[in-house]
Amino acid sequence: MLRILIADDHEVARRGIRAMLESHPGWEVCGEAKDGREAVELASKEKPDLILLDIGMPNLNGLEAARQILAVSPDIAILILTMHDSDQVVREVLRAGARGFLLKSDAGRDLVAAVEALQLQRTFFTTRVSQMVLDGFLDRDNRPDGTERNQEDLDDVLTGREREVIQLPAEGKTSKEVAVTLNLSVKTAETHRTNLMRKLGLHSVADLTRYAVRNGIVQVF
Amino acid sequence: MLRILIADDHEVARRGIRAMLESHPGWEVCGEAKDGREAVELASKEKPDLILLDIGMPNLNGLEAARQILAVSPDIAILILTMHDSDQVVREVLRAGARGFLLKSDAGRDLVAAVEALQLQRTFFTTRVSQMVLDGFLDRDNRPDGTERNQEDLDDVLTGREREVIQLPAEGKTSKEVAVTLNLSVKTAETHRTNLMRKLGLHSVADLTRYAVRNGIVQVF
DNA sequence: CGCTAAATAGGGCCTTTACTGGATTCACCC
DNA sequence: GGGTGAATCCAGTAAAGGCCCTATTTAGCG
Repeated sequence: MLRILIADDHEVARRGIRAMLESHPGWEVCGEAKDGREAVELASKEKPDLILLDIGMPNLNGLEAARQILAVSPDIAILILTMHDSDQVVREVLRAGARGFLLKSDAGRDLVAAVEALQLQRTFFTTRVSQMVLDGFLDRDNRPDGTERNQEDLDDVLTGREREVIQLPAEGKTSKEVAVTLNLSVKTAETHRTNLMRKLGLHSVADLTRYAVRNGIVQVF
Repeated sequence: MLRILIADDHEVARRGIRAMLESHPGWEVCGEAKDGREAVELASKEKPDLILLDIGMPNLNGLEAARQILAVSPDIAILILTMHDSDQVVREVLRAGARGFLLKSDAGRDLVAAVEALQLQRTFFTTRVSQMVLDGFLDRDNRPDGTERNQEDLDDVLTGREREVIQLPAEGKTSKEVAVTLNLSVKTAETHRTNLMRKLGLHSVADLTRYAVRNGIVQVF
């Protein structure tokens, strides 16, 4: 019997998740938490095999909860379930030690598969998490010792110039204007733009703009 | 029997809502929509008594869906279910003609009460929606003289079709894709886009995207 | 009945994007 | 000292965007 703990601040979400999990034989929901602190408490009390953690919770967010839970019980499988999939978030999720990452928009399709994967000691990541970003992260971070990494949040994928360039198209600047701003040839500006878009899996100005807003690179207001 | 339609882009949310509603005698969930466009279609097909509408949905957001549904079927009770409760959003919800407004964080506690209220032809608003905001809104809009409203939330400048179109390029759709989505010729989609951009003083996809984000027309996350 | 707004559709023109290939220089590092 | 990553630049192409027009049909209103 796989014992599962659910942590989400929305009761409707907990109900939906519970319904999906309990229709699967061999799985049992052994508790529900409405914030991270409850999740940490319940985790040490119930010792579940797996915890489904929403990130955006009051009092203690899911990431910090995951870190605390794993510090005490490193064998508990943690599946992060969230609305947001910014690179920042993905990286922090992996760094916190979660074994799975699932977008709520994909949960209907993939929740069962994700839990199954973690049950088999595998990992599971929402398809929308670009494999390139993931590879880049894992290459750098899977050292067996705990070599210290100061925060390189979304900075380790993009080069300095790319981080400098990304903001400008998101502000409405054309590549020509970017070139003028940075004293570059138009072709160089275009190259940086193409490269950063490929790295981040973006395919249009709208994608790029939403990405920049999501990561606080440009202000909307 | 109260027949209810659920519209939310997350399957877990739909499941949770369905579970909570179906445990109530006399209520029946007659359909689920995963975006606003599906909700509009299902509403005219199923003619439910009540529709639960999430705001942040792709293709057609919940507010615009509410307007379209009420234009055809003014007797359907609409309960808006959303994450955020900014004054702006509340105002637009009321203007769209919804009879209820429920924060997702309160849904676990208040969903049943909200549906019951709407069933009795009453309104329901999340407690966190301050009465002041509500009063302010009603004061301003129920003024017999036409004292000007400082900000006309842009519903007044854009036509219905334009409000429908603006979301799609901001989600990364090309005009060709917009045309397919709305069953229009590419030229018509371009015309609507050109017109709304001129009206709003926007000059690029990035401008349009930031505008849409700022006004809650598209979600960043 | 005409007036107007809205939605539909198209022509044309030039710019910009997204993406494909390259290439050179430079600094840093093992 | 050779390798690597970063930054710079270029040629070219198919698609899309931005903007200028005109035009028809439909619906509502005074």
